[in-house]
Amino acid sequence: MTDERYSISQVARCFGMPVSTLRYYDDLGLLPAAERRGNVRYYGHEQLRRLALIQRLHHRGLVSLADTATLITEDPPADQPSGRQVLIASIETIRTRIHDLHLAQQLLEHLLTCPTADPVRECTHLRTELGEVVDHALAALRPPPPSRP
Amino acid sequence: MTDERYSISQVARCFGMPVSTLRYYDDLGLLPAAERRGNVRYYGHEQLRRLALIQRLHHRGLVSLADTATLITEDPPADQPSGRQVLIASIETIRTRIHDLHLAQQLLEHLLTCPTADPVRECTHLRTELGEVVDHALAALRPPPPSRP
DNA sequence: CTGCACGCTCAAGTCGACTTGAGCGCAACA
DNA sequence: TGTTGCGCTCAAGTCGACTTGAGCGTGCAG
Repeated sequence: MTDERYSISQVARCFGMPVSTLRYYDDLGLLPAAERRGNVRYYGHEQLRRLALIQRLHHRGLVSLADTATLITEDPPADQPSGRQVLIASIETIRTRIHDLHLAQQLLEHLLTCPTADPVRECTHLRTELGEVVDHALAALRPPPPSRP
Repeated sequence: MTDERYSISQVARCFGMPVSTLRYYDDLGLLPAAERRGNVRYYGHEQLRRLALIQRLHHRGLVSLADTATLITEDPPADQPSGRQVLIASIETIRTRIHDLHLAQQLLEHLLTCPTADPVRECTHLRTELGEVVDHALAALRPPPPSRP
């Protein structure tokens, strides 16, 4: 069951992406169409599940297309753990990215609610916080002369 | 105090970014150098704080450079609330982005620990979850003929 | 006085992820 | 018998965010 096939425009429509992207993914070998009847692509359930997987990983550049490809095509030639490495690296990237996003979010929310007229230039809270970042960065500039006894 | 000035290469070094990027930001008017002594840029504390702000917002494409510019140069011509709009939009983007990242993270962590040899194709958990996404997407394809009583 | 390090400008190149356009085939419908 | 709609390929274009390269100026150490 569910051995139905869908045309490229149907898939595009219900996954909310342009036809050109699907063809592009096919060119990359990222999402080959299930079969072709006389040069025309048809997609089956297996392909659609992979497409959902791709979307979830790649959506808005979370994971690059190249890495997504490595992660999901995982045909480990039984010699390199490349898939696993990319996997671990991706998880790490995503973690730090979430962290960065939280910082940015806090900053923006502060800007939104800060009573100061121009929070970017006037707000003391922001000035102090960024000042610390700057001082920390500048510290790298003058490595204190190692005071040897 | 702290009225020191730093050359472009010093700033680049301690903020961990190439000189070219600083010049690029200057070209955009995003981070104008404090002053120029005979065509040479010098950066002061105010500029460095702004740079820290830019980094935090823009780091790895969190917020586009254009939006970052709108957010921080906030010279509201006292007629449009464009800054505030971008602010609210950015916060919203970041929220959904964090959400997407959490989904992707869960998926990757599942791939990492799933006992199935090839989790992408064999794991029933994943198959079911993605199957639901697919079914939901496909539902948009055949809008049930509205049964009017 | 000659290098060298560092600075500058302006134009062009790069990279990832697509999109657009030209030109074509094929099936169905008026 | 068009012509309309959908599909195809292949090459080229686009966009954001930089980077690279050519060519030049300036200050100072040897």
